[in-house]
Amino acid sequence: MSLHRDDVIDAAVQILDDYGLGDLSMRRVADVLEVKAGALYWHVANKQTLLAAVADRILGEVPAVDPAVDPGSALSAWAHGLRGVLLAHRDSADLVATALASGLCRADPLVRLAPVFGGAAGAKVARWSSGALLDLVLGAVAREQNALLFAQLGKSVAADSGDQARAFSHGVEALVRGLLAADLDVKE
Amino acid sequence: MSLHRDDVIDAAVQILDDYGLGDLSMRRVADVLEVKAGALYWHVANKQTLLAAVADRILGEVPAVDPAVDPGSALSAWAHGLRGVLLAHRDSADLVATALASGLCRADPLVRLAPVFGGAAGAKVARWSSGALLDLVLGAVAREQNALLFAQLGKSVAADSGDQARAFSHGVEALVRGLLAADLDVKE
DNA sequence: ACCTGAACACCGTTCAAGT
DNA sequence: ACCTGAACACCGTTCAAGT
Repeated sequence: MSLHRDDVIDAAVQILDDYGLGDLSMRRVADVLEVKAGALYWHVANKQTLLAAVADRILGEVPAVDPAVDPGSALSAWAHGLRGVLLAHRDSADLVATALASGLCRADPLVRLAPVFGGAAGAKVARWSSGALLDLVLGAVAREQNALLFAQLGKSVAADSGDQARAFSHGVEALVRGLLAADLDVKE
Repeated sequence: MSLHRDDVIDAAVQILDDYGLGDLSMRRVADVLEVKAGALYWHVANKQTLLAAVADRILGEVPAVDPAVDPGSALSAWAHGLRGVLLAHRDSADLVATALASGLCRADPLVRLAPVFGGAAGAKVARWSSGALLDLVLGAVAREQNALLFAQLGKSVAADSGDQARAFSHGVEALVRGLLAADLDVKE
């Protein structure tokens, strides 16, 4: 039985979860699959593409926005859901952020998010709002994960995880509130 | 005349500005200084420390918060100021974000920012608010810069820079508004 | 005090050659 | 179709040895 693209992505996710982004090299992925590094390039164009596929895997785990609740709750629940998934995969915030920017991801979180803001302020503003929420979540979780990374290296003290969660909530609630208020301004 | 620590940082900033983070290697820095790579380790502990020093350089260019204006304007002006400085140094948002998380930076943007939120909601909440604003700015500019990076590689289309500025403003105004409103809630 | 030379253990990627 | 072997042009870091 020969290797398939999904096996390569599986192995990459496994290394990411167990050892972090710094150890996620093509050679390490090849080792896990008991194959030589060059073989990977039959299944994957390059490392960048592989990382985008990993990002797609991770983004696929994010719970969809709930259309049954009010916009404020739906957006905040989505943000917390995304944070949860990111925290489950080491260094994933950085990875997802750059993968999304690369344009190589299939997933686009904004298409699910923008409709929640309604068409009141226009589709463009809805995308801006979604983008801001995504930026805040990725930025905040990236900081949490990087701090964790350096804490494990003994370079600094680990922050209290309850405090980090409260700080995250604080920022997300404020942004969601401000974004929805801005939308109301435009509607009038 | 022998090399000094500042010369090493200068060279690093120059490479960052001219060629980006991907080309910022110890060997390239050494080349610019017409010296062998090993020599750098006399002036700098390692690459991580050098990157933190570069981040400090960049953060030093950020205009201080203006205490004369109202909090909302001061915070939004600071955010735009930070964005301007980051955009002037290629890939700097990513670099600054990880450098800050490493705990190796001397600069701490939050100490200047937290007082603007006032003690109304407590010092801890003020730090959370400052952190959220910093996360949003770093996240948003990182996305802009990464998109630019991949656009230059011909992988995707470059976004309109006016639109990016408006999107940034939209997010920042909303967050600032929401954070200040949350502070008021606590004060009552 | 400050730098070179040379090594060590790595990278991503390519590609002829094998099966 | 799928993989190996071997190479190419790189990395960060260390450290004896030079001046």
